[in-house]
Order: sequence, then structure tokens, then C-alpha cells
Amino acid sequence: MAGLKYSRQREAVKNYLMSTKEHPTADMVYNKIREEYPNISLGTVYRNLSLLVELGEVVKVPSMDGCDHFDGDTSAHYHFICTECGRISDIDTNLEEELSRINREVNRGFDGYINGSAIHFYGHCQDCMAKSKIS
Amino acid sequence: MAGLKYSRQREAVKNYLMSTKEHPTADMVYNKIREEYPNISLGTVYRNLSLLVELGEVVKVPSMDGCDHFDGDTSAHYHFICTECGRISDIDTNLEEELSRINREVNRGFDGYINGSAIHFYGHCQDCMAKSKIS
DNA sequence: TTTAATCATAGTAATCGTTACTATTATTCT
DNA sequence: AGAATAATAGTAACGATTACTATGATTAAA
Repeated sequence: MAGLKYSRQREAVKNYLMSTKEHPTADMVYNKIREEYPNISLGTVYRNLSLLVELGEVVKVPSMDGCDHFDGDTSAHYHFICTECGRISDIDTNLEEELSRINREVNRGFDGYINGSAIHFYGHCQDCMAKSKIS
Repeated sequence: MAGLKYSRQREAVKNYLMSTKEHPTADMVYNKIREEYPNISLGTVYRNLSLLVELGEVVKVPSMDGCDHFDGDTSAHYHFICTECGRISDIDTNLEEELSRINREVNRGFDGYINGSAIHFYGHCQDCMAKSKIS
């Protein structure tokens, strides 16, 4: 009744996302998977990405560049977006304490009910800092 | 040399955004302004919105629904997104202290340089909570 | 206050990420 | 093996946004 069948393509998408720290877009996933399955279709990539997000096996990451990025690491962590090059990287600092305190604090003064929050960070990545020092 | 000329349309866009707490999309702005200027073009709205964002007179707000929302209130505040109806509302709690502490803490363990962060909150707005109690 | 320069506009076409559709292929159940 | 059904490839459609172009408005100078 669940009706979910195995597919090589879906497995390849998931494996790739779990193996990289790149936070790729759908198109980047497509191009990577195409190395192994040259005629996978872009639609298949999109469909499997949203399926995996629904299943909670993959996470959708916000970005500056207007298109969705994906992350196979579903553990609690946060993202840094370089305002120079747009690259997304992981923040490893544990913020669960602070964030749940903030959630409680904000909930106290709020009409509705808050059950989650998202935080992300902006700045210059290591590479872009190095580059700007040279020039 | 700055070359920025006055335009009624731009002023209307800015005034509307400063007068509402709705966090409208470009299309919503377009429909509102059309009441006063029936043949303003959608492109004009988009162009002025990004211009105003560049000038820092308006702020772009992230959302669930895939399209940009705008806010004429540029003071430090945060946003709540209702996961039921998608509506965006303001959070008035002051979090500057907590957030700058978090920024410092995260910066300590990070390769690049963090100069900002964004936080937003998810949950059910007052209206949607009322509705779900009825049914 | 005409003139010249240039910015902004309306209207339309093009772009880009994403989703929907359809006939075919793969997986699963019996 | 065969029937049932989910997943695929390929393509068309979609919606938000951007680009283009000829016309109109604003500014600065004569």
C-alpha cells in the first residue's frame, strides 16, 4: 500500500548527496548522476529530490541564487552562504540550546504557535578572503 | 553622475511597502499600484523593487512559496512564516543580543568571516490555530 | 523656457528553474 | 511467468523574473 519501488536513479541521487559536502542544486545533481547514468532525465532528478525531502532523507537548503540546494546530511547543523561566490558550507557549532531558548522567548510574545526556526549565516568564505587579500 | 531620477511609480511602490504589514510579492505590489496607476507595467514594479532593495530602502523576505516577498520596514526585526497559510508576519522580540553572541560563537569555529545572520520562525499563525480548533 | 541629455516607463519577448504529461520500462507481488 | 503498478525518459507547459525596445518623463544647461 505504501507503493514505493526501488530505483537505481533514486539510489544514485541519495548516495551522491550523502557523499558530498557541496550542497548541490538539482542541475548539479543531474550532471553528476549523468556520469554514471548518461540518460537519466532532469525530471527524474527533481522528482526524486522532492521525494527524498518528503521522506526526510534529504534536506532542502535556502540560498541567495534563487534555486534550491540539497543536503544529504540530515543531522542538526546550520549553513553558511558566501556572499562573494555563493558557496554554501556547513557550520558545525552546536546551537540547539541557544535556538530553543530563543524559540521559547519569541513564543512568549507571539500570537500564534512557533514550532521551529531556521538560522543561517552570511559572510566571506576562506577562499574568497584569500583572493581579496591578493588583489 | 548618480543618475537617479524621480518617478511616481517608484514612489508609489515605496509608499505602499511602507504602509502595509502584508509582506507582499511583486505581483501583489503590482495589483495594488494598479489601482492608482492602471497601466503601470509589471517590469517597472520588479525593476523598482530591486532598485529599492539595492538602496536599502526595502528588504527582501524569504518565504516558502518560491517567490520573493518585500518589506518596507527596514528596522531590525524577524519574520514568522505560517506553514499552513504561508502568511508572513513580524516578530517584535528583540534578538540582537542573542544573535550577535551566536555570531561571535560561530565565528570562533569557522574558517571564513561571518558578518551577518538571518533567523526566521515557522509555525501556525493565530488565524490558522483558530480554524483548526473549530474543525 | 526651449533644448539636449539621459533615465524610466509600458509592453512584449525571452529566460530559467521547476512541474506536468505520456508512452515505455522496471520492479514487485502472486 | 504474468499481472499490477510505480518509475522512467523525453518533452511540453508553467510561473516568476529579467531583458529588450521604442516612447515618454525628468533633469540640467543654454
